[in-house]
Amino acid sequence: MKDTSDIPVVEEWNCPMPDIAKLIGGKWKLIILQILIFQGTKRFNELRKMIDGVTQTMLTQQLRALERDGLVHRKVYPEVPPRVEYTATQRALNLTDVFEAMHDWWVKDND
Amino acid sequence: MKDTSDIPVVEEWNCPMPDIAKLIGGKWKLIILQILIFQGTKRFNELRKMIDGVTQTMLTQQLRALERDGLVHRKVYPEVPPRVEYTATQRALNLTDVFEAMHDWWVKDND
DNA sequence: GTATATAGTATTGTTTTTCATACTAATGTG
DNA sequence: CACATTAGTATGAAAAACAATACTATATAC
Repeated sequence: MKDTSDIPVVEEWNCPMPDIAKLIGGKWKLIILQILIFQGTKRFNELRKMIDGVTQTMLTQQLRALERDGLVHRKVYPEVPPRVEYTATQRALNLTDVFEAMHDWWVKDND
Repeated sequence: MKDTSDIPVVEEWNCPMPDIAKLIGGKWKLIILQILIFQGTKRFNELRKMIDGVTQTMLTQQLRALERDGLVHRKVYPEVPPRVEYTATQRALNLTDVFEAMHDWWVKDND
């Protein structure tokens, strides 16, 4: 960052993109959210089967991050074997327009 | 089984999210694109000043990736000192709805 | 008693991203 | 000549993301 220290930072608008990227960025979160938003509540292993290539560790980690950020609700049933259900919160459901805009954009020059 | 009838099941599509994430994911691309889309053509150093914390190397790299993916047009003027202008392509301009949806979502529970 | 099922955790290793620093070219200005 | 200017490259190091494997608990079915 030394090589930009001589350049004054223009701070005229508050760009939320870095914050948004923290919430829904990365390799898995968009995929997880899309499933929970458009297909409803899923159990852990259901998600694991639906998401190609994800490891158990990674899925757990991403779900915990989404839960921490209020995008996913986690419900544990005290049973054996364990049952845990994941549901999109209202905040996540509000992302529907974003997903649809992305989809439309993708379709526009890929179909 | 959990009742999920309150969740809007819109439409089931073939998940393009991993591909979309490759194009506009990461720490910098959304920021760069937003500037070029909403504020028009910028020179390299203008972008550098506007994007807080980005290094020269990183900015070059991200711009090259965006160019390769047809989201940014790069115009080099054969002058010394160098002048290079970056412009959002039509494909990038088509992302306007995505950005607006993201912005609206962000505003909804952060303002 | 053995196997199976589920949703994890712990640990270690690899791969990908990101950062810091030094360097370049060719011209105009003092 | 010395120096600033712009948009880069090259290189190595550090940090973050991601992956692979082994391990756990316990009720139920066989």
